[in-house]
Amino acid sequence: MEIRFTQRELDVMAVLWDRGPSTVAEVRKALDDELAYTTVLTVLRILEEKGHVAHTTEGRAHRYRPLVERATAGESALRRLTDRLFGGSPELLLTRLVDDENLTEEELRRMKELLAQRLGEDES
Amino acid sequence: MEIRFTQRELDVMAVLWDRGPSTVAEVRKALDDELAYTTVLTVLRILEEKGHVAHTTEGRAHRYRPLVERATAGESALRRLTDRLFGGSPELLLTRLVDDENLTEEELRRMKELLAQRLGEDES
DNA sequence: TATCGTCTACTAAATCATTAGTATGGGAGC
DNA sequence: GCTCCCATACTAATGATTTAGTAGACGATA
Repeated sequence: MEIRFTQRELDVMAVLWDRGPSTVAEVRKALDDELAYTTVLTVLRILEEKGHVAHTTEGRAHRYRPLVERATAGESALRRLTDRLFGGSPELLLTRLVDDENLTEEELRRMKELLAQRLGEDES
Repeated sequence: MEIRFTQRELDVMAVLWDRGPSTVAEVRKALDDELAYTTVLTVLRILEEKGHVAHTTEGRAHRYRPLVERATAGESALRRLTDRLFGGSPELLLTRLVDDENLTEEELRRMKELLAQRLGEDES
C-alpha cells in the first residue's frame, strides 16, 4: 500500500492526526499558515475524494476524520526517505536522528531499550 | 538551511549520491522509471539552476555532481517527517523503523551501540 | 564532405497542486 | 418572513512540476 500526500495535504492530515476529528474551522486554526477558509475546505474535499479522510455531518458543519493511520502513512514515507536520502541505510538515518534532534537522555534511553527488546525477540 | 526537493528531483539526486558524478545517460539508466533523455536533462538543468548540482564538461557531455550533502538534505526531510508523520516523536519514528525494515541483528546491534555512545557522551 | 549518432539548449505542453472567489442554502433572531 | 451569519458546493485562476519535442552543435566515419 503506497500512500503519498502532497505538502499541504500532509499539513492537514497532521492536524487531524494530532487533534482527532475536526471541522474546517478547527483545522484552519491549527495550521501554521494563514489560509482562506475555502482553501482548507478544498484540501479536505480533495483528501476525501482520494479516500484519505471521511466526514460526518455535525449541525451544518462537517467533521473530518482521517481514514489512514498515521503509522501507515509514516511507513511509506519512511521507506522512501531511507531509500532516497540515506542510501537505504536505516543506520545512517538513526545517526542523523540522534545527532540533530535535541533529545533528552530519557528518550535516548527508551530508544535504546526499544532496540534491546527487538534484539531479544530475534535471539531465537 | 531548508532544502527541499520535488519527488523527481529527489529521485535524480539519489542517483547522484549513490553513483557519484554522472552523465545524463547514466542517471537516466539508473532511474526506476523510463524517462526520455531530455526529461532527465531538464531535471538536471533545473537542479543546477537551483544550485543543487553543478557540472563539468567531459568530452561533449556534462558530468553532474551534487552540491548538497545527502546528510544535509536528510536532516531537513527527517525533521519534517518526524513532525508531520510521527507527531514530533523520534521514538515513534524509531519504532516504525525497526518494525518494518527487515534489519539484520548486526544492524540492530550497531544501532543500539550508536545510542549507547550517545548516552555515554551525555553522562557528564 | 555528407551523414549519422550523441549531446545540450531552448521551448512548450500537460498535468497536478495550491489558493481562493462566488453561489447557494439553512438556521437564528428580529 | 427577512436578513445576517456560517457553512458547503462549485468553479476557476495561478503556479509548480513533470514530461518531452525540436533545433542545433560537434565529432566520427564512410
